[in-house]
Amino acid sequence: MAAPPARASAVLDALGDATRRELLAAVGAAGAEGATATELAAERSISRQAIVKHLQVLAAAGLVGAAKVGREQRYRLEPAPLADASAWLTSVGAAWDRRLARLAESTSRRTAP
Amino acid sequence: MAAPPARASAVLDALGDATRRELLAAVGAAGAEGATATELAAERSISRQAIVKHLQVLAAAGLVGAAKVGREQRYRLEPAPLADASAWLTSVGAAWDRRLARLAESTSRRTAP
DNA sequence: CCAGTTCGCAACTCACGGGTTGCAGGTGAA
DNA sequence: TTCACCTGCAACCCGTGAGTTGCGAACTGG
Repeated sequence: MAAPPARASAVLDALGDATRRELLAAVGAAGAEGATATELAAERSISRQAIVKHLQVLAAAGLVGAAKVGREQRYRLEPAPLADASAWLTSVGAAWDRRLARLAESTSRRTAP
Repeated sequence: MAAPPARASAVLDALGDATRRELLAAVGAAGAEGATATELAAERSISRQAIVKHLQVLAAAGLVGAAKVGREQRYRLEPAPLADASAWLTSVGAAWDRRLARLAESTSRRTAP
């Protein structure tokens, strides 16, 4: 469990950037219809190309999917990988809690100071 | 909910690096006694100073705590902020699911629950 | 006291990723 | 058809952060 699984790793790498986090939330807020890069760029102060790059990173991590509608490329949220990353986070915390419990038990019969 | 809360943001920024993820897991695996930077560096192929920097980043995010024991500086896992990040991840997925549910309801009114 | 660790600070290098700009190619609508 | 719009590709700039190295200070044990 030392190293997170590949899927979770990719998600955490992708979400390591603040712009990407906000972008992911925006795509999610766009609902099932999704959002285009130009739409997202209009509401922000960065160029469309920068948004496209971020969306490609999110897509590589499996967090967004792209579909061509007419001449538009609409991105929609793909929430499944989020669960993997979340699971790893909680697993680290859970392992810690388990260790604490074992420690408490072992020290209970040997009072130190 | 568009922007993740500051605490979760800091955690995700810190965990955006693979070395830091592995380091966090190692510190967690060290248990309540914690681990020193030199110990962690001995098992890895990077310098002690690099490890120290990573631990400082993790500490800034509240993910590890430092305590001086003799002349050693031992780092231990601080699992609380992990929950914040995990909560944000699941909240994004949950918001998506809610939107899907509302969409399904509005498109087909006669669907049984 | 002296030697051996171990830590912390600071300066430095360097690759990488976020961002921009320019341009060509399709595609929908008038 | 023609025009306007949206997209994709490529080249480029530049800041930042990951990593190294060197050194002085502080603590520990013989």
